[in-house]
Amino acid sequence: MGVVRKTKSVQTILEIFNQTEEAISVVELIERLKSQMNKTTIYRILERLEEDALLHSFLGHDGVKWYAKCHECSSHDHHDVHPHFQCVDCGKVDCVEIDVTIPKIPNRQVMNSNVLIRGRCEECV
Amino acid sequence: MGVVRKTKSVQTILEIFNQTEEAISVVELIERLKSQMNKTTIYRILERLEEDALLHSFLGHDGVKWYAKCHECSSHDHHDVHPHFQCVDCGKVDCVEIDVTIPKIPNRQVMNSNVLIRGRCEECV
DNA sequence: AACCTTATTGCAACTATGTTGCAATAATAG
DNA sequence: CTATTATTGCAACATAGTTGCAATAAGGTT
Ligand SMILES: [Mn+2]
Ligand SMILES: [Mn+2]
Ligand SMILES: [Zn+2]
Ligand SMILES: [Zn+2]
Repeated sequence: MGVVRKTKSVQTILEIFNQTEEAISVVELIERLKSQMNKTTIYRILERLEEDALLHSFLGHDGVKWYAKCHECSSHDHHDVHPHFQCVDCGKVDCVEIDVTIPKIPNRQVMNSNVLIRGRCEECV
Repeated sequence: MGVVRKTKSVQTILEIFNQTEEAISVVELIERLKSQMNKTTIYRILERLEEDALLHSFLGHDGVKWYAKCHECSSHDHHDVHPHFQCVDCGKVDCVEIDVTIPKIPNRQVMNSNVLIRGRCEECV
């Protein structure tokens, strides 16, 4: 159903994502907000913000969930499908707006793809 | 250290991977072998077989670990870096030997990338 | 074949991420 | 201000994966 009521918790989380271009892992968010709200609340708010296409999510290399701001999405056109880049040195993750084209695969119908790139970010290079 | 002793358990797991070209999730393997060996043993054998470059691993869309046979790898040249394809209908996962080129990203040093493709497999198309 | 060394295994307990049910709380419409 | 119900906190649960340690068994040596 998405976010209906602009509660204090929703605002707090939205502000955090508006203050950075980086992706934030749920683990990091729980740690950062543990004195202010319950982890269940965090999971649920993130879910609702993704439904509203204000955030999008993906899995990092260790399988934990990350979220980042959406830019060109609306709730009925929610296709923030771009690669994500994780720095092996500082751990920072961000969205990269490059086009990775998946070639046709014989006899198979490609629907979408997740690309997770590892390397060194601008600050760690 | 890799596999040193060819135990019954190691042989069982190797046979399973040699009977198919498909990837197998650890979850599936634990289920299939639960009457024959402990899950800890399974995790540890898979780890050692990966060290030996007989298997390689990656994460599926839900974050669980999958393993598949290596083809052109040796323990000091273990770069089974190809995309993996997960069928949204039957759940089957396999290695696809296509080249997905990651374009250069300004100011960033790309080291490697994981590509997970979703779609319908030959049997489900 | 019996023996020794130590890699491997099973088990139980633990960690971590994520989910669920339900009662209490608080946004907001009227 | 009041009523409705979306949202929250909490505790309990689910599942994937890890760890320490004692028991077992490969496989080399005598
Ligand atoms: Mn993104
Ligand atoms: Mn593969
Ligand atoms: Zn960095
Ligand atoms: Zn299929």
